[in-house]
Amino acid sequence: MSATYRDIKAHLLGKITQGDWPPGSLLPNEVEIAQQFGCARATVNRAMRELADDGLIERRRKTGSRVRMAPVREARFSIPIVRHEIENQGSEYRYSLVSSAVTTAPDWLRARLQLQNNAQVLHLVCMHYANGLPFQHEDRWINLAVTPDAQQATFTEIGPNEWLIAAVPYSTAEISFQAAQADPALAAYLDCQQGDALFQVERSTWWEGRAVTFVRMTHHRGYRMTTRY
Amino acid sequence: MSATYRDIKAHLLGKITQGDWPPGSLLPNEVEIAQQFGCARATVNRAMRELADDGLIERRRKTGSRVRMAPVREARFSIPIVRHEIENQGSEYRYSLVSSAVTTAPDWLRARLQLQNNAQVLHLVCMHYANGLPFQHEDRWINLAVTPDAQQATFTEIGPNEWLIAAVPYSTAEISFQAAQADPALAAYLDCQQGDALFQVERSTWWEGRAVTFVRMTHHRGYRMTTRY
DNA sequence: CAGTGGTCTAGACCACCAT
DNA sequence: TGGTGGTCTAGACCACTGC
Repeated sequence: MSATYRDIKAHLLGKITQGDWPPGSLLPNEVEIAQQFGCARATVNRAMRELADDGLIERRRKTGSRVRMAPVREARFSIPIVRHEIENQGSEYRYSLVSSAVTTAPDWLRARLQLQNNAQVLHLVCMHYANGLPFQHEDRWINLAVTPDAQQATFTEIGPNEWLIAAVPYSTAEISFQAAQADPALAAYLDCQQGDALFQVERSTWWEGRAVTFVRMTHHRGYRMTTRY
Repeated sequence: MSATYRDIKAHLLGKITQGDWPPGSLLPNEVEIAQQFGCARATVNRAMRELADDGLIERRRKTGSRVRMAPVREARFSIPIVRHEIENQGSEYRYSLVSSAVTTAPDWLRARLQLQNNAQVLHLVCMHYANGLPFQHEDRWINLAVTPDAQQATFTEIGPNEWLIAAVPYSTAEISFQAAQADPALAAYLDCQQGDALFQVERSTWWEGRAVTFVRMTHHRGYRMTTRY
């Protein structure tokens, strides 16, 4: 049996990570590698294409494939549903709706989501608890022009995040992370001192070019978001 | 000319995002789609494999391909070199080495990087400025057992991050994000009030199973990290 | 123009796994 | 045990790009 694309990928990766092929150096072309491994060029192509997707090499027609000078370091974070995040760490999840109101979108939200004047939005405030302790405060705005059904949902049992994932499953989003100081209200919700540093995530979600929702999630004091890459 | 894998991928993606194939539903198998488009099965395979890589569908032998119930939303952050981050926003970059010392690794660092007793490390503190304003405070520890050359480098002109990328280009890392309160020293370096909420990134880097470096980067007040997905 | 990667084909065999 | 995806092949043509 001849080499698989995984064998070839592993071989090339080893040459790169162990410094045999330093940044900027030229790799052999597909035909040469195929001959060396006694396999078809398509097999080598898949291995090299995955290395390019992983950010390790750059490929150009005519000039061949080079090891990237500055490896593209991409960290990938899975964006979990908060209930799953809590349950996966072995804690008991509890959800609570704090307030719910239909209003006209405030100016800052209209600008952020490119909404029309007088756009109607549903404003929700919720809390998520892990083993009875405050875990995340959720401040959410839903564009009723895109998901009018949201006005009928009560959100007393299931959170708006899970409801929206079911209603508008495949959307695009912009997400941002920042640090914020606890104001008196957040301090009370999250059981911390006023002025404490809290980890905040904001997300705007779009579907077919229209804004669906904006949410600001503030986590309990000491929360860390971690990943490997 | 028959369909390309991009055509097919776009077609399938449209069916999913527009709700024609709701979460959990079964997609046609590869042979059916190939007949429908009048192309080879390998072409359909590539389109569907990419949709699976993107987290939109789940593929299993015998049972076929289904739209994922909860789309795997993965946000990807490129981890830039701070100099590039500053230059890309059109600001002038300035770097400054605050302190440099060779010491025995403290206990917390030994535990974190799984170092031996009495491991020697280089401890660096640096500042990065954008247009003369504090941008990022860098507190770095380098394992001299893996990169002894670091002891000869002066780090007065180029920062340790860029030096390490050249010395150990392809490594793996664990990264975490959190909010922290400015202590008196950080407040002075970053020109903010003591107690201000600051966005902090910590990263441990490994090469061939050995710890290379640990770094804690604290950003100026108001810093946000943003991406789309 | 010539060298490289990008993609497609028609076919083949195999690995997995629900029934 | 049969249906599905996973992978490989040998060949072909095309697209891009540096010379």
